[in-house]
Amino acid sequence: MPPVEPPEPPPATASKPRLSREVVLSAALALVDAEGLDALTMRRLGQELGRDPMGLYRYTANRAAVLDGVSELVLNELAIFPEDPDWQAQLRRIAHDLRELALRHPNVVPLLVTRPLSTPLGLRPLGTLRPLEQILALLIDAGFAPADALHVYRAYYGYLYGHILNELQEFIVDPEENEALLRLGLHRLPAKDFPRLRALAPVLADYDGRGELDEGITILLSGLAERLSPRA
Amino acid sequence: MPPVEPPEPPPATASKPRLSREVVLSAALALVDAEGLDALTMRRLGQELGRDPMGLYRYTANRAAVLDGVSELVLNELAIFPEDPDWQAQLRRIAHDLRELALRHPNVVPLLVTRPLSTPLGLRPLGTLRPLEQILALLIDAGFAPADALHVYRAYYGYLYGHILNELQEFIVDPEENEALLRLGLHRLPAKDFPRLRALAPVLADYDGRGELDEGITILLSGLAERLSPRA
DNA sequence: AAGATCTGTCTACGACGTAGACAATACGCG
DNA sequence: CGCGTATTGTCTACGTCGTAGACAGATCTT
Repeated sequence: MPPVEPPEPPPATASKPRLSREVVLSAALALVDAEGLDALTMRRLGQELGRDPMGLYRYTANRAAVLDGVSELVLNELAIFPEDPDWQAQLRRIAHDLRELALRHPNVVPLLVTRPLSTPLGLRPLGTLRPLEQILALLIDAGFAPADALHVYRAYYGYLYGHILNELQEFIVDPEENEALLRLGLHRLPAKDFPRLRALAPVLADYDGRGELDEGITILLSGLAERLSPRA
Repeated sequence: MPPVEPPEPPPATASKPRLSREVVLSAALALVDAEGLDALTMRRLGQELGRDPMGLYRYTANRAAVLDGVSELVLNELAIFPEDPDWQAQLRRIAHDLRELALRHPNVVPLLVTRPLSTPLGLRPLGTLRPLEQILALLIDAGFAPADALHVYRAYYGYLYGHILNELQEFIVDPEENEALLRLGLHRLPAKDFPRLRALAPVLADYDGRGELDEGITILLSGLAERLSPRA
């Protein structure tokens, strides 16, 4: 009989390089990106790190805090340069960056959108408030009165989030089956009740998200600049 | 010794008027409105109806289907008149109606926003596709080419959803404590990192959601009408 | 080296979604 | 009216979840 194996059967991937909040959160993000929000359970996350699930509680208060941390982590990927004097160009670039960020982490988007709904502004993870603060800085530095800056921000961010949600809703993961699945799905709709939607199948199939966002931003920025201008 | 009580100790509220999909779903909606999404568990819903939780599965496939049903129920409250020749007025009214609907059912909003993200267009509950179809009808009847109608729809609905999310994020339930809580929350923010946000506390406190939505819609509609016009 | 603090592990509990077997009821048809 | 069939309601049970609390090992301070 062979001697008892030392308890080293764990998932092969990585031994134990000391835990930390950052390690936990980025494992969480990786898991969400790879398998979706539902896969992010404390037990699974522990397993992914080769650790006892309870150990995670040394670094995060509870599961909700992990979700907040993931939101924060993702939003930190967004760069904003509040000193840029060309506020319109800056807002346009941020919009495209955020859109791409969302496409890169589609499973995180529900988090970004949903969690603030249940947390009053002042109690949110600071990382998620940074974009707000920086965009306000951008606008105020560009000459907007603070209250106007807030209005511009709201219209801008509102449209931006709306667009991203819209685009992601029509987004289907597997680009191969994209068209097939789409048509298949649409075909299921009763022809009598949804004639226009069904007729639009081909157009739906090629959605130029980037282009539509850009157009929308153009409309919005020029409209906003018309009624609220810097240094007025 | 008194005779054995017939098994009639249940929660006083309503006896047993036969179950149905509609009854189940509206109980679910009531529960969500009253206590939030997390309170909507199969067991709790069964209890609310004075029934065994497993009975619900005769009317809905699983919990996810209940959530879909609730979305559908809420969206059915939205009236759209696709024959209205004044498409801009119609879109504006729908926007305000949807906003009020969202304020009436704030706990359902995450559902409206989130569920389509994980369901391809063609597989969604039909009730949630009705607004899309009807708005397309409205625009096409007004003279837009179908593909243009889709673009208008996307920009419009995107902005609309974005606005609603934005407004709800700043919305705090208890109107009494509203300002206090808000300031309290903001006060927690490090003054060095969030100067503008903190300075805007008073402006944040009175958010005219209706007014901002209306302005945004105006900007968007006029911008859209400029580059895509009906009967072009 | 000794004590204190920090990190990791284990066990256990209550709540959840839901499969599957059964009982009660309602309904169609003679 | 009664009987067989289909529908509706109930119960038990399983596996998974989040996480409280007790404890053990590791690391740091002096």
